[in-house]
Amino acid sequence: MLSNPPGIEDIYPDRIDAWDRVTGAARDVFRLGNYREIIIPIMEYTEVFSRGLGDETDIVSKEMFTFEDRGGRSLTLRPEGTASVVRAYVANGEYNRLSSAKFFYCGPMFRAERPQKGRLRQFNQFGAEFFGSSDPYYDYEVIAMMHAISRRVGIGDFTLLVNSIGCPGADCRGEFIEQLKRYFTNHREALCEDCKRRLDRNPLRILDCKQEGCAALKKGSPSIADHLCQSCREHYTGVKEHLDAASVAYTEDPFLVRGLDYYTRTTFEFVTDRLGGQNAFAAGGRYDSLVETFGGKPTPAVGFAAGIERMLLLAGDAAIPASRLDAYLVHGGGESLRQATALARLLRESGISADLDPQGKSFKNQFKKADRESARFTVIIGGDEAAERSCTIKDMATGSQEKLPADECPARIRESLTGAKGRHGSD
RNA sequence: GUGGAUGUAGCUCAAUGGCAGAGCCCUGGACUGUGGCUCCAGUGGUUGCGGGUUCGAGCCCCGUCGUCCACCCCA
Repeated sequence: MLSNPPGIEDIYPDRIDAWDRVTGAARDVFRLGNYREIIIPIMEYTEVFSRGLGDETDIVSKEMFTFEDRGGRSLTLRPEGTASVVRAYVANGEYNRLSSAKFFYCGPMFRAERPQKGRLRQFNQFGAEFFGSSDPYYDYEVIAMMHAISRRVGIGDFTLLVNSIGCPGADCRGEFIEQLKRYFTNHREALCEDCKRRLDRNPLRILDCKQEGCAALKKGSPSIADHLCQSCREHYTGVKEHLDAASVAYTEDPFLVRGLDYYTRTTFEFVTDRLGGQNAFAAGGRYDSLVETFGGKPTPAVGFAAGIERMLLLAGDAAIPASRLDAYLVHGGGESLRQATALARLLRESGISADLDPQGKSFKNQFKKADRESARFTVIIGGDEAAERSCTIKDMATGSQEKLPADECPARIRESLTGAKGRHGSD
């Protein structure tokens, strides 16, 4: 028997209701915020990610599915969405000539990691990106959207971490990184091997290290909060004021630096302790220079992405719909099957979901199937009904039956369906 | 990439080195044109795969593949 590659899974119909609840909540919230969907490719030239995310990041250096096309060009299955959205934004004059643009996306991402709880090789994300303003309002807006989506799907016990990592300017992160380097160089021997390497290439990432020795050193290290330039400090304050005004609770975490190189100023994460070794189910931040990196004109931007499978692990179980099929047709074979088939077509054309089993053996057998499919009604066309072109509608919840002419069936079911809407699952 | 667990029926799991089992599911019957509840019966297995030890292996040993969990990293 053939199996799936590790960390790549099928999503069976049983999970789709919960799945749609998460993606549906995201789509609703995005629509309310005037964000519009963009469908970006599943693979890109490798350069899009290496240049966009940074060569030294773990994702680019060891977690991408990369291969050559037949012409020898290097392609990569997207490990995240932002780089592609930015590339698409820059490529399209219709959009990047606007003073601002709002996008959201939803789909699978790929990372060559070892699978575990909440971590897959093919996993799904939705995310939103805003282009065109450095106003802290937009940092707040994307955070507030993710906050609202979490609430809608029933995730309540999360913590929102926020931080500002400043801008690359000499009087801001530049100076801070110099001080960080000096501090950690003095304590070089206590650092883990990875962090010794980070010291030269990306000292900021040391703050993100969870090794005991490195984590202990963080306490005495210089804090980014003390080194923000005036405009970055004002920006950060602005973001927090917006969050306060909207009563979005957050915790400041001066060590939140994120794993991708493109972030500037605001970074944030939605974290929980219910995901095993993982803790974030959504994260994002501002990336004011990424559009330029892709050859566009300087355009500040901010966005986030959320892991759908992770949210599914966290979301409370919603009530299962009382019925998912409107009508199941029970027939007695021969002419009554022919009439049932015709009635099923009629029902479907009227927007009523209908199913039947042409091989249906006994009535008992067919009723069992109706029950298993959670049918709201069964429609019986046996020998008696077939002879007089009628049908018997049975309400599966109450057990009551009603016989009527077959052509009145769709209207009758439609009527009960809308009338009974509020009663679904009441007993 | 590193480490630890684990793999038996469709599912959840039993079985001291000695006849491969239970519950649920599924199929049928009690109820011949009426589901759920109950009762009865039945189907279902190369014990992941390949070697080895043994009179005898689901169990012990070696290898391999898969899965889970953790490190790491991240959504």
